[in-house]
Amino acid sequence: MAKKEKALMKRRRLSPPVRRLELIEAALGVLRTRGPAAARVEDVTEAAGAAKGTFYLYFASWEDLLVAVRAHLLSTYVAEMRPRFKAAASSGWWTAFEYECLHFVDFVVGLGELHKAVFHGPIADRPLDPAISSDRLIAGMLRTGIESGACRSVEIDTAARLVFSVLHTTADGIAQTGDRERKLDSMLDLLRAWLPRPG
Amino acid sequence: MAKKEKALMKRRRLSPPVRRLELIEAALGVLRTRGPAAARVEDVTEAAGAAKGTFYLYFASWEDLLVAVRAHLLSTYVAEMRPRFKAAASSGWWTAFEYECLHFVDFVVGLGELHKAVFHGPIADRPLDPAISSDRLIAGMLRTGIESGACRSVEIDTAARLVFSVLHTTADGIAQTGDRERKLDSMLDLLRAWLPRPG
Amino acid sequence: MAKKEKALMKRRRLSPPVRRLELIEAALGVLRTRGPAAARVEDVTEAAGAAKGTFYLYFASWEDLLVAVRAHLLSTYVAEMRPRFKAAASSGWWTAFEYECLHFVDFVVGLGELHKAVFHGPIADRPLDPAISSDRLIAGMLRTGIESGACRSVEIDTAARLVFSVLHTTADGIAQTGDRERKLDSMLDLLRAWLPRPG
Amino acid sequence: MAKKEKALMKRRRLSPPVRRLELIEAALGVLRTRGPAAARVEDVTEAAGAAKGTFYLYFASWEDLLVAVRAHLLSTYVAEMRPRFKAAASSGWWTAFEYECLHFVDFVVGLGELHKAVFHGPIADRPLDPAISSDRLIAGMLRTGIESGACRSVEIDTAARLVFSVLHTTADGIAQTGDRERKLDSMLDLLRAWLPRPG
DNA sequence: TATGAATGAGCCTTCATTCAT
DNA sequence: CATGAATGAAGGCTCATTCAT
Repeated sequence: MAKKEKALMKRRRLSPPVRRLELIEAALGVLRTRGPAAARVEDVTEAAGAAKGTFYLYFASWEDLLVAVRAHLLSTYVAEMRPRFKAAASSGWWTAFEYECLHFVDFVVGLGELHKAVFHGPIADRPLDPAISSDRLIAGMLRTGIESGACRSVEIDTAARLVFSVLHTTADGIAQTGDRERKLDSMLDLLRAWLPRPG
Repeated sequence: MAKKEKALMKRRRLSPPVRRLELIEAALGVLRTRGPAAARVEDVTEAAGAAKGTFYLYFASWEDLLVAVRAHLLSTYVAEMRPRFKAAASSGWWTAFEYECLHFVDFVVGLGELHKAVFHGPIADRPLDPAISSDRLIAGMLRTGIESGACRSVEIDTAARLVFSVLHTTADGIAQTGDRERKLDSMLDLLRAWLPRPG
Repeated sequence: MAKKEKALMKRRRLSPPVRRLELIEAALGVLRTRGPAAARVEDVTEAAGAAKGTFYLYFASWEDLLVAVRAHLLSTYVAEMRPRFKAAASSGWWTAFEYECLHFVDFVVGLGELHKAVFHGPIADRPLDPAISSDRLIAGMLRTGIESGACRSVEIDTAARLVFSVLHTTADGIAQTGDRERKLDSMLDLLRAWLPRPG
Repeated sequence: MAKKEKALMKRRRLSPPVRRLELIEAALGVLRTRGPAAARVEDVTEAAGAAKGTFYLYFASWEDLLVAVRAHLLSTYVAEMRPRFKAAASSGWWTAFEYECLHFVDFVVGLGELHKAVFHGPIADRPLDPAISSDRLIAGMLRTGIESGACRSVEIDTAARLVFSVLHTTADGIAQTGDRERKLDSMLDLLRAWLPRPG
């Protein structure tokens, strides 16, 4: 939303949840476009068609916005991933698991600059609602796999972090230098050597 | 070095390499203590017993300092790691490789806050002298292993990045929540399942 | 407005045109008082009873302020000069022209240090809105004179610059060493020998 | 003189007048090249093949250098102009005068950016050795002309300033927008209408 | 006389956050 | 709820000048 358009706009009175969501979605765009280092509060409100002060009616600080953006992003992802995996796993855990891994890599690649804002940056240490934590998600998949006998019996929580890191590194690499196929092959090579129950 | 002490100090004229090193070492301390986000140019010069302007005789910008810190850190590490691995690998590649992995994890854990400043942060994308790049180092070890037949024939560059990421994640986890033994076990479990030549 | 007073002041919310004008007028005072070389952004905002940051809501840089000050000064001058000359010229071009020349000299003398800031200094090369350019004004007067036959047929644009320079030099001289009458006499002597149509 | 060359140079012990002149001449080049606003002490010493501190052995401050540069420039000019005019004036004052005016315009045009540094800028108000003052020079010429009856009897000092200003303005105009012939014509038109004794 | 490392005051500019309307 | 003008702390960087060698 450019400034010219804004100048023509009236004061828009929206219900709080709607306004909040508009700000978050505007932030998604701004963080992608300008990058997390250059993004400013005013960029977000401008993109959302709101006044600068309005920001602070919905978020106590810039970091709080980032937390909300992260939550929005992950909960959206989880909402579609969870039922999809559940359905697929019933007919073959490993296939379903691999599929989700590939899917997650694509998701992270698609985030572009955004992923720095939510996975690194100032909120990297802030606790994440377990319901949408990537680690927990992966841990859940591993647990299913171990219980069904399709996966080796690994230390679930630690392994989940390692899986996450492997997926994440693969995504970063693809985003930086491309060469998607080779990187995915290496990743799958690792996962297949490491996780499936032998035999 | 507090400001009060500074007021009492004479002008210290040092040779450029020495002054530069003092600034880098002061930066190591400051980045650890205040964290990479809060550290400022003046913190570094104060800690180094130098005037603010002196900083800019040696570094064109804050980011340039970070690059120098990174180079200092890695080249120091590499200088001792390379001969050590070379010697150890001759009597058993896998043992030597595992040892270096564990050693590197400890190194990263020891960096504490510093590792954010040099591995993430604004210089994350800046090219690194290949001679001291962690990826290249690991790639070198893998190559030796593959050539000697001790390691599976993996895609070296991609695998090196994955190894690095696994070590790094393990170190981060230990730094955050402790539980060193369990995390190292998981890491080794992964590496042993993935890399050694079967049989 | 001293800092102590400022501390007691409330936040003054003004409409942008008003605040902008207050800043410009504060700048007029500061440039006169401290001189163009020593004047700083903070002097202006302090004199205007505003916070330092407010400056940058209205001017992108110090030079932009100078441009605005120049425009303010000249357009104010032009607004009263133009109708005055028009009226006077109808009953006698040369008398009207001489009067405006004398008037302009007094105006420049009255600027004091200010004239360095707007006529020399870093914005000397910046283009000026032709509607308020001194050269254009003078050229306009000359054109009227030539058309009415009261003035010799000179190269208008070039002559206008020379007239301006003569007025300006006279003003500078008066500002520096006084002796107003003698300098004005010399100036008029030059103009009378040069411009009026002989006979 | 580039830095590389400097690195190869020994400490050069020169007689003070020579070193001083080298600095002044280096300054001439630097002021032309970088412009008076951007020129720095270090640029001058570097161009002169001297160390930064050496500057202050010869000039108390940056402004003092500018004064010295101005004196150098003008005294060089005067040294050749004075005898030339003296010789030419004996056979025809007006022709000699016009010739010197044109010559001076070319001189100022040739100064380029330099003229800002010496005629405007921070030393504009500093007194000038009368022996090399442009105003005095011109006044000298006018006096000769008046005494010989070739020039109208004008107020010498004031008129000299006006002549200087007219020459200077013409030079500035040529430097900025070219069109040399037309501007010189206008200038001569003014001078011829103003100064020669009628008849 | 010469060097060049060191100093530190000074200034601009940004931008998260506040608050009068 | 909304606005957007105002704030001011913060910090990067420059460069004339000094001084230990």
